[in-house]
Amino acid sequence: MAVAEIFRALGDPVRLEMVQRLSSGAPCTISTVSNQLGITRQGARKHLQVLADASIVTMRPKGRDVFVELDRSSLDQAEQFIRELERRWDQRLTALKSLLEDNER
Amino acid sequence: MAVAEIFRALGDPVRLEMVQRLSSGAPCTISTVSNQLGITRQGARKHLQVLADASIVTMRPKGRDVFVELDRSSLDQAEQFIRELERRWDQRLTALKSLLEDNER
DNA sequence: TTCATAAGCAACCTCCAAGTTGCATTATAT
DNA sequence: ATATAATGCAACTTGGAGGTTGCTTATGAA
Repeated sequence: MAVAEIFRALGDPVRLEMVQRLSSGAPCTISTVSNQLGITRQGARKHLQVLADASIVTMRPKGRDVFVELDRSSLDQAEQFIRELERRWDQRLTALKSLLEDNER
Repeated sequence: MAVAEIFRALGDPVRLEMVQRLSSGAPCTISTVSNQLGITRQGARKHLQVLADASIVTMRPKGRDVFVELDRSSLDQAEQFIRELERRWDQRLTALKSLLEDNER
């Protein structure tokens, strides 16, 4: 289940903070990210790799730097997944409800 | 960040499977869940506790059994969070685009 | 009443993830 | 040309997560 990887990547406070900052701010380098969060560059790098593996983020090297940028597609995927869950759940509830109404007759 | 807990809970293949089954099927007991997934009851119980802590699932004891049921609210919360991320990101991109157009003049 | 079934509690094992430090490498600015 | 800044790679430590087994408790059915 690929979507589990996306949720897993988002399920860490540090990475979620990264994603939030990236959603508002401009694309920035790995060092910038690590400075903002107050953790080691290597630590930040690992987190960013997790996000990249889940396609939540893309990293393009440019000269000496590596620029990190948000990628909408997996966010979309996660959103769609949740909506589908909710759809099924609602469907079940309404089915249950109409069943009860039938029994009242 | 409470939403991180929700994502974390969803970020495990076993738990995601649980949630999917619960979204389609009827509320069922802990033993039923563990049987469906082929893991120990105690193993399943731990996973369900994680889901319950994230308010993705509610567990109500009834006599000898404990019935597990999906709870829409945190799913909603997660969905809203992602939408907000996407909104901000899109906003940034359009702002960037109009900036470029201005420079062309 | 007796037996089987659903669950709780606790201890335990194993492995991975988060984070660090240290060193090597490459590119930029002076 | 040289120093500095950004990164990569590797090894290491540690806490917690996923999963199990064993035993006890309580409820429902025969």
